Amino acid sequence: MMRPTLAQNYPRSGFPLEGRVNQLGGVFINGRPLPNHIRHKIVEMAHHGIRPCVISRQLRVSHGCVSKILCRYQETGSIRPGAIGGSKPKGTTPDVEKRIEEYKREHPGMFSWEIRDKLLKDGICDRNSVPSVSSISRTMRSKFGGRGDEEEDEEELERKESEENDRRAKHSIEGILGDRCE
DNA sequence: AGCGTCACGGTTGAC
DNA sequence: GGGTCAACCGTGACG
Repeated sequence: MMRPTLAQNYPRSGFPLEGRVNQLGGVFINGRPLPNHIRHKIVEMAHHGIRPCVISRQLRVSHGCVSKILCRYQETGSIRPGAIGGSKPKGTTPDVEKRIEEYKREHPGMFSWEIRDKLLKDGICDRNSVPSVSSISRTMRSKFGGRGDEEEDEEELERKESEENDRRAKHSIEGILGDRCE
């Protein structure tokens, strides 16, 4: 009762995490996003015209955080935290990867260095951003290597993309809550 | 008093 | 399997 059920908010951790207490007396976990219900509450209260400073005090969340979440909600329509962790694809962005897939599909015999050349020629990348030959071949290995179902991969990618866009277009709390429990 | 912004210490996860 | 590193997190402080 002193602490919210943190394990419930962070089911992936598998064990109850220790929360820390901020100046307002609110519980937070350093480095981790605020629980979804708090984020939702912030947006909901703002919707009702409640001022950020009041939200901050009432929910015991720093005003910097309230400001950030509200700001992001206005921009993206989403209350969800950004993707934490992971690293950028080294050398190849998803966009470039897609191009590589296209090239490869059109010309299955194409070499990595040829693809690299074409990326430059087509203006997909400039000399600074173009991935290395080894990076391209790694991408191809991971995309085409061993499995012949790359079209399914792409299909799924596009499906996810359109789902995401759809979700953003709604800009409604209900839409967000709908997929909250993943 | 309220708000925007940023440095900080922290976590995460693809590479 | 473990290390690296760049993304994100919320707090707290400053203007």
